[in-house]
Amino acid sequence: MLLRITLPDSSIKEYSAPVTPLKVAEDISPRLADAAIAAEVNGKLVDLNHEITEDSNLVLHTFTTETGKEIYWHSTSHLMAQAVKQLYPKVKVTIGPAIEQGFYYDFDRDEPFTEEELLKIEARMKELTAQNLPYTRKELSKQEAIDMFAAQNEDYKIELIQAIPDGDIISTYQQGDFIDLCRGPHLPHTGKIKAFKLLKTSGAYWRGDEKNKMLKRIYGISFPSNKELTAYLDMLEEAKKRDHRKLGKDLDLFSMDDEVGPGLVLWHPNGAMIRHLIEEYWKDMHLRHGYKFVYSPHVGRSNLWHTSGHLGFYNENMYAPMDIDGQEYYIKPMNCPFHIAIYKSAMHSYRELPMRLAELGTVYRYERSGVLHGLMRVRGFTQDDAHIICTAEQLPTEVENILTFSMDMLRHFGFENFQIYLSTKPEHPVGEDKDWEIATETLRKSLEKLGIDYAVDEGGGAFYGPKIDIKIKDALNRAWQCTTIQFDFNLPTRFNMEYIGADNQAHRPYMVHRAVLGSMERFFGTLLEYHAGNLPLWLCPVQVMVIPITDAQIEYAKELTTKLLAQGIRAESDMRSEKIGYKIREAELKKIPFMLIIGKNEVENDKVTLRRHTVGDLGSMELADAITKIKEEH
RNA sequence: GCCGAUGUAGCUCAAUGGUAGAGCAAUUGAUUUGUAAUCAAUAGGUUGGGGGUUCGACUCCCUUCAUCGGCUCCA
Repeated sequence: MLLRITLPDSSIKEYSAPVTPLKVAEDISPRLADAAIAAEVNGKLVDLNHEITEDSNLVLHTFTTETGKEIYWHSTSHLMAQAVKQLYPKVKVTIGPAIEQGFYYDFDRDEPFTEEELLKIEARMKELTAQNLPYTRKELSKQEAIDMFAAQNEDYKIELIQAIPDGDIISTYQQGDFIDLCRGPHLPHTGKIKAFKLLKTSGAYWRGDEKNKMLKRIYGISFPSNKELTAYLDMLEEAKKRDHRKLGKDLDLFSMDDEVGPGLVLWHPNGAMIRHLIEEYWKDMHLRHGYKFVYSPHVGRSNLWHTSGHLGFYNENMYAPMDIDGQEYYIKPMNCPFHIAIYKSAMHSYRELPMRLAELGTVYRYERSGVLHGLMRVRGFTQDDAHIICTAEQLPTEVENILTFSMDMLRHFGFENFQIYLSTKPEHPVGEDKDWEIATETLRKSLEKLGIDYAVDEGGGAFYGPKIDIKIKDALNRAWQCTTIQFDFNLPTRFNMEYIGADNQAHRPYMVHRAVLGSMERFFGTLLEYHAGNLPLWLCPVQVMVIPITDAQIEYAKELTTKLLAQGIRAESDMRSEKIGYKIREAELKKIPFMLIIGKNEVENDKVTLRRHTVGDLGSMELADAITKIKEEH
């Protein structure tokens, strides 16, 4: 029987049935067959030795595709589990998926895995790859699967199998003496895994639930060549250099102090200057987009938090109350109740809506000690918060405006790659289904109208409303949520918010929480990492360092500095009696964008020599030309 | 909070049970320099805190705090 197979390049070839993707790959080229990892037949992922028995579309995956990587890493995780089982037979295996970068496997074992043990496991893995053990698939019934893993005493696997709906195909993959429950597909054999490294260990709860037992997790990464592995490890090293915590120290931007307390940020003059510039831009943009600024206190009486409901659903993130004149006050974890109180201080007509109340509001939240992370997750932080109160008709325009406004602002800071999520109704929502539908559709339509790529996080919304989040990645590719646009069906009701409509009746407004940057702290952290500390000129605390070569040019340097300052350029001069090379080195290390080098020649000819950070000497020129060049970068 | 690692001078790091060191930074002096580190001197420490073992602890043990990597949650 003849089959027609459509190949990735859309050409069609005929084969006699059955044929495997591997044979097709070999037919195309030996190199492709060597690189191939798995195949997609009519849209379904299969092993390379899967038998094709009907006319099919075939896509071959190599390590270069996302799917290829996932399969490669997943096979490596099975390999690691095999090595662990051989070395430590009493350890129970649980789950071991591929993740965004690499893979992990969780084991039930009391002792932690030490670094020496990781090396031992790696060595065993190496031996197993040399044996070219094929990964073989076997399908079996639920009971057969349970019996098999019961015989091996792998209770976690049994728990997993029991959760699989009856009638679903249950498959296992076996390489050598190791068998694992797995949907597949997998590499043809272990010899395909050429280069790997076990990176770190950690604890992880069974099924991510802290009520469950804590397992021991091993993370690793693998590649089809040593070259790629080395490149990856180098990349990790490189990423460390742009860690915002390191940059914060090197550039003297911020610190945290044991005595002050964990998760509480001290902004040094340089960092504070950058923050000031961010805030200045932020305020300007908000005024241009019809926001009104408000200020609110840092504490509020317990009644407020009872009304808002925070004492119920947000209690574990709030700090203990303080007693003032026999009344309980709480430090604020959110700004919303205050903004609502401002709204409620008067009656409002539909003519006043939409009302956009904005504040750089500092909040304090209890975060568990283990989760604090530099500036990215702290206990005291300033949100660039705003609440938009509007009618149903105004919703689409408001949401679109927030989206374009947010992305414009993020782009102004140099960000270009965002991950955008639409999170929909969770399991126990408050509010009317109708409102959820309107709000979710509004969000979805806005995204689509603006042609924004997004992913849907089904059921990932807050209990009080659906939301859109924009995440930005840090140096290590970890995504951090910055922008968030959240509907709220809870607080307007709890606070009984109203406006008087054209019909002279009271109506409940819609309320949207939104933060563009998220928090000053987190945004600052991602900004630093994104630019590796080389901030855009408009954000640099010192834009120009004037460097006299000898003491003889000090007067001229002072003059130049004054002239630059008068032009609105942030300039300083380095008048220490150090050699020019030293002063340049220091300015370069501080990542100051421009240097004006002043020597005897410059003074005599009334010129300056300009140097650009990371670029080098730009030559001698009139001060006016230098200023033009500097301003061009703005 | 849980699992693990780490904590020595302002910073980066030495010192594996026997007198806590180096480089940079700081201070003082000399030097007046042409595009990424001039030289010298001085000062700087309850080795995160507390407790224990020991003749003797940075080193070993307990405890506590903090940081780092994860788990969970979120700006």
